[in-house]
Amino acid sequence: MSEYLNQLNDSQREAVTTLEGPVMVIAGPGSGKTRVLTYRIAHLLNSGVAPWNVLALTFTNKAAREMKERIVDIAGSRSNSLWMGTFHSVFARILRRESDKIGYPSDFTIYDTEDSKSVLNEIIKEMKLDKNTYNVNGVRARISAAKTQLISPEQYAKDERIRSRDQMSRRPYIHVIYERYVKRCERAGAMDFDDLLYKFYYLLRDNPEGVKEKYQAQFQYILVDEFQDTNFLQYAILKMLSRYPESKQNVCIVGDDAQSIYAFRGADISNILDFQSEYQDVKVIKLEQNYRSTIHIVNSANHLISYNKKQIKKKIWTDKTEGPKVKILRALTDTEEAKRVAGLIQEYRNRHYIEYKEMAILYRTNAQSRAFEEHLRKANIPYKIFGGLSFFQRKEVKDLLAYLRLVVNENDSEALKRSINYPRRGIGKTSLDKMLDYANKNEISTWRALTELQLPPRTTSSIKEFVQIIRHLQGMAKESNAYQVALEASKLSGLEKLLKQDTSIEGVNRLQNMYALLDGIKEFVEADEIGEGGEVANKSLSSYLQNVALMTDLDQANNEDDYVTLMTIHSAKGLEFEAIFVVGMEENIFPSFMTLNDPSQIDEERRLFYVAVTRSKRLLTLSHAKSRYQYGQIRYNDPSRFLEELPEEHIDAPTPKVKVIGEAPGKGYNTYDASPKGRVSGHFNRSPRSSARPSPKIDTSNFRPSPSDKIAKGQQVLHLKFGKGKVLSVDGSRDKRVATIRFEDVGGEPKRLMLKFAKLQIV
DNA sequence: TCCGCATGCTTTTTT
DNA sequence: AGCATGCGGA
Repeated sequence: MSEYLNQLNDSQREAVTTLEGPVMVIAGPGSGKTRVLTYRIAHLLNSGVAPWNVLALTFTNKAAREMKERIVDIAGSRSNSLWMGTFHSVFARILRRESDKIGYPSDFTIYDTEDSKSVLNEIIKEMKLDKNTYNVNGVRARISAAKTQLISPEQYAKDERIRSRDQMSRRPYIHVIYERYVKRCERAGAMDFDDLLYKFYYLLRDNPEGVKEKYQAQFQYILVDEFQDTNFLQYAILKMLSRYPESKQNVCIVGDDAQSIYAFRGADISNILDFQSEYQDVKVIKLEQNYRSTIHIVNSANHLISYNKKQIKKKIWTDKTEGPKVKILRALTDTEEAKRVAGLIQEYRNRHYIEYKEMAILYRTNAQSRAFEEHLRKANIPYKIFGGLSFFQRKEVKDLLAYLRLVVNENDSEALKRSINYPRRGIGKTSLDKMLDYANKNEISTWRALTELQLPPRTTSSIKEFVQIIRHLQGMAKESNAYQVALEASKLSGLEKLLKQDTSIEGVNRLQNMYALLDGIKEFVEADEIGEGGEVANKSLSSYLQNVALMTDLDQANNEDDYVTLMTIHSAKGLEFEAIFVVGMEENIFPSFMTLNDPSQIDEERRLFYVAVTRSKRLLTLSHAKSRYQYGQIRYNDPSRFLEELPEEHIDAPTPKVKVIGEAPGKGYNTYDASPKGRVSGHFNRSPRSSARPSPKIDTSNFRPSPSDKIAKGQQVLHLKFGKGKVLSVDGSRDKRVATIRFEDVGGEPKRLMLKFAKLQIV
């Protein structure tokens, strides 16, 4: 029964079995975090807790799905009644159920980012504001940030600091836009992603009919995964749900502050840093053993992350001492970088029998994938790029969904705008603008405007036709299932016909995508699942749409095909590979130029690098190019500062070949000198002259490093790579101690070595 | 209404 | 370079 407990180490077991009270699990990379979470939930069930009393929140659907599958394996089908999902999906479900209490229809629409932006554009245009100053993305970000800070439009308008900040960026009218935006969403019966949290918070806070106590009583055990990525609002909800601070709370948060990489979208790292002071008697459990990576990777990661000040103390370690060092690859151009990475991939596969699917190329920005794509294709290496448009964001998919959305919620203004004249039926921009204008003047929904407004006879008859299509489908939705309605919509709307006319490759693809959507709906209808809390899952069109709106990630990954993975570092979080290539290790790229003058953003970039490095089990290659095409021009970037933050003893830096008599000076990357602006110190910028020296002769078999705490000023020491040297000084404290050592055989400045990592033998 | 060209702007991304 | 957006002309 509790066989699973034996599969855990001591701290893991403690995290799994400490069921009562607040628990904070700091889970280093590869430390078995998912295992702990799943076993903990299984353990709760085995300890007699009812599944519907457990709430487990994740950030992605994928994470929730995978965890659920694993729990079902251990604890059986009752796990289906757990409340488990993303913050958004769980709260959307509750909001739907309690919709009458917040004045929303239960079939409310969820606006995705595109919808939100479209609403905002409409407002900005109508207010005749300059769309460059009031750039939609910026405005949306401000509004989203406001909601995340629980600032209503009224508060926003009153808040001096916020207003003066907008004033400074010459956008004094954002508060007006915000107010109108909220009104418009309400009129459309729509919530954006932030609203799912925002409105849920206010539902609890305003507590109509005691809903707050209802859900507090319901969710007796709460778990939150990836807690370092929660924002202020999510934390506020968590505190409210867990009855904080009135009583004892059974909250278990799991995360790693060192892997917090989503501050740019509101994640607040202080949530995890301050958790201990927010809750009382928090049991802190650290999972510090890394089962994933070799010592070279673990120590490199530890070393680089030590450059970040704000951190929860932990010591990640591994017992895997075998393995190659971290490789640094230096290329002249981006093309050469890609070529050589492709070459290494071939070599790993042919000589070391590593499968393609065990290798990944990680980059900072999606745009970097191009060169690699090209060269992988040339080298006949199968690959798959992740990221970019998801299935549900494709135009043809959204087009059909717009009809379905309108069927479920006719007030959905964005769906109406999208579908009314696509396929074309002669309702042009002018007519649409009139409708929107009328709707906004009279504060009614666009749909109502369309039925009330007098327009030229021709337009009127087109509108009538359109209304009839929607009405017909609405009638159908009452008796038929979601699939039947969707199929009918694809025909009646004329979308299928339109797509069939396009016989180009992309056109055929689009049609296939629409069919794939229909298939997906069919699958949804036929699947017989039990939903959260043990309810029989709702198969209506409306519930399908709700699902789909939050279901952006369709995981295309499968285990059958053998291909190299290409993705951004962000999307690699949580994954692991035998071999990792982190490419574009250059200033301006990684760290991104956007972050260069903000130390806290540099810290986030560093955490991102930490995530990248720790994805690797054994092989890690970091590459940079001296020049590359960027924004249509050749740019020269210095090697990333992060490369200098790696411990030398775990690195294989590219040093020019040792000169053989008679051989011409090396060519290609081996002649690459530090660029003129290059930094002075650091292993990879060493001048060719000094690094070309023969390495100091040390008898490695007799080398016995002394304990780092014994190293002191004035000692003569030996280092495997640098040879004999004298300790000039030691500064810093505890595991941050750094020794300054002058090595006899290595010219130039004395070296500064982190004692925690440097292997030195006292002579 | 629609198409085509000019212009401008480039991080990361989940829900 | 590539993409999205916007404006102007047919």
